[in-house]
Amino acid sequence: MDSTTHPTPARLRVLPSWVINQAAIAANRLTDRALAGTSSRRQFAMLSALDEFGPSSQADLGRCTGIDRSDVVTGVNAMVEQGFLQQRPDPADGRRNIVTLTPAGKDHLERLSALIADAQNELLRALSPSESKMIVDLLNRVLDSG
Amino acid sequence: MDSTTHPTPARLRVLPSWVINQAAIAANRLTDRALAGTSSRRQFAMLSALDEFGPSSQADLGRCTGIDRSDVVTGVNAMVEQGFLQQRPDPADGRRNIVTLTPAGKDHLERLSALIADAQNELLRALSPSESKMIVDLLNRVLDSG
DNA sequence: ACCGATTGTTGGTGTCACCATCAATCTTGT
DNA sequence: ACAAGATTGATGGTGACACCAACAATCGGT
Repeated sequence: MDSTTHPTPARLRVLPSWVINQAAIAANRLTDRALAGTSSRRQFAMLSALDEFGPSSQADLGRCTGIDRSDVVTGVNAMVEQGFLQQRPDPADGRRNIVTLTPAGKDHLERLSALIADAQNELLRALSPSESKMIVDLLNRVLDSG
Repeated sequence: MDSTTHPTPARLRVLPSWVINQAAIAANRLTDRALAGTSSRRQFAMLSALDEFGPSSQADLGRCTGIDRSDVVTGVNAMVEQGFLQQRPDPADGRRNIVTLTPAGKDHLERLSALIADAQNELLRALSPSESKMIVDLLNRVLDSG
């Protein structure tokens, strides 16, 4: 094998799960670098959900973002401490905490959104807009089938 | 928010890096379960490379599979102990170990390949064959651009 | 009132990608 | 030939992540 070239084995290049995983590694590396020093990807997902759906319990927050309840706790605590979220007990259900996005949290979300948008462009710079859309649509169908 | 439904925020469903990552989570979960008790995904990748390219140094093995040198060490050690790989010093370069796939390793690779193939079908059961191919092709272009 | 399910929370597990460092060895530029 | 720099295998470590088990408190249905 030539040390200067690094061809990928055909078995892997043709394997959907491998290709998807490698793409995720690249995507996460780019977004993590874009978000460095601000927030985590998980926190961005939670902010997005609260912005779109309004105040929510932590369990619902976890369900719609695919994040485990226990991991939601960590993220919520951190963002409450940063002033991005407000946490109050649900008067109608003693088990739940209702989590609300604060104005500072909304501002933060928009900041993160801009940083992440740049990362998307870099990630998909080999694809046309319609190809990018196609990838997103196809993968969403994969996700909906699971 | 309705507790019984879990819609994904539009900000996330439209975000390539998020969709790709969620697909990778599903893909890895399926392949890890399929491979449970046999080998890791990393080891499968190394076996694939050795099968296709023949004997190789550990550094080259890592380069063509995208695995860090330090992680290659762990995988190689495990598979040498299992009899799937043979490790000998490179007579032409005192720094290198040359790693070779044994017949038992080749058999093992084919076993793993069958297990992984099943996982692919489950992962992509919502897509037609041509759509599956399209996703793989598009993602490979993304990977080649990085 | 009881039973099962749900909620927030704690703690923990294993994997993964990645980094820094090291001694040994090779390659190069002069 | 020799110094300087790069490469190799290897060790150890880090942080993020996905996931799981358990718990007390609380709710819902019957």
